[in-house]
Amino acid sequence: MYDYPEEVKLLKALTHPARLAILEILRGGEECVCHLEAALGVRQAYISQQLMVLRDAGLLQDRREGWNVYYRIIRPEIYSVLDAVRQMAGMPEARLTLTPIVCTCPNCKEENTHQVNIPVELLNVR
Amino acid sequence: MYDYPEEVKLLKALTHPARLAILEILRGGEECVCHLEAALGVRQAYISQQLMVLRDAGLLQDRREGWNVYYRIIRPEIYSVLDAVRQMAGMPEARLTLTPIVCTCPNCKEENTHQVNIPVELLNVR
DNA sequence: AGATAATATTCAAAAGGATGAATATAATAC
DNA sequence: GTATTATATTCATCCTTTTGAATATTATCT
Repeated sequence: MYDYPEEVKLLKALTHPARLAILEILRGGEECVCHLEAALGVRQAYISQQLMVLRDAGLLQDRREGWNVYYRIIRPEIYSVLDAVRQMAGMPEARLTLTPIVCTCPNCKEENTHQVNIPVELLNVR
Repeated sequence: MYDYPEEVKLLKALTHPARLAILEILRGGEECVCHLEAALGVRQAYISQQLMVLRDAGLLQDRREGWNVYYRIIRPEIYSVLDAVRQMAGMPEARLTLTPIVCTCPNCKEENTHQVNIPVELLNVR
C-alpha cells in the first residue's frame, strides 16, 4: 500500500487549531511573533513552538529585523487546501477578528501614531 | 483563540495513509470491504477500523447487500481538499494501481465470468 | 560591559492516535 | 438448527503529539 508520505506530512502540519489560526492571520501578509501573540492571546513560547512546526513543514519562512522576527507564507498554495477545508466545514465567512491588533513591533507603532487617544487595552478586545 | 473544531475534525480523519488510500479508491465509486482489502493488501479488521473513522467523520456511508457491505463517499467535496493537497505534495499523477482488483464480491465475480482461464492469483499481482 | 526586549529551544508529563489480537455480529448456505 | 463468509468492534499496548515550565539565544539600548 502506498503510504502518501508527503500528503500526510502536510496534513499533519495543518491539523492543529493554533496552526490553522496562524495561517489564517498570515493570509494578510507577514507578521511578527508579537503580533501573533496579541492576536491569539496565548503564550509566546507556545506560538514559537507552532511556528517551528509550520517552518519545518516548509510552509513558512522567517525574517529578522532588529528585535522582531517576521513570518510569512512561502507556499501560498496552502490556501487552496484551507479554502477547500473551510468550504466543507461550513461557515465560509471569515471568522478572523477584524479588530486591529496592536503589538510592540515597529509596524504597529507606526500605524497607530495618530490614535494616541485610544487606550491600547481596548484595541485588543472583542 | 478560535479553535476550528470542524476543520480539525475533518483534517484528522484525512491525516492517515490508509485512509487516504481508501478515499482514492472510492473516487471510482462504491466498493465493498473485500475489494479494499484486496487493493490495499492489509488485514480486514484494519480496514474496518479505518472505515469507521471515515464514517464517523461523516465522509462515508455504507450499504449492506447480502454478505457484502459497500462503502461510498457522501461528501464528494472531500476531493477538492485531496486534490489541493496532492497538488502541493507534488507528484500530481495518479498513483493508484490501475491493475484490476478481484475479490469475492458479486460485482467482481460477474466482471470476470469470461476470464476463467486466468488464474485468480495472477489478477492481484503487480 | 550589563540590562532589557523579542523570540527560540529543551525537557518532561499528559493526552491522544495507531495498530495487532481477539472476539463479536450479521447474513447466507446447508 | 450448525457452519461459513463477510464485516465490525473491543481491548491493550505502543508510539507520537501536545502542552507547560524553564531556560537559552539574539539583538538593542544605555
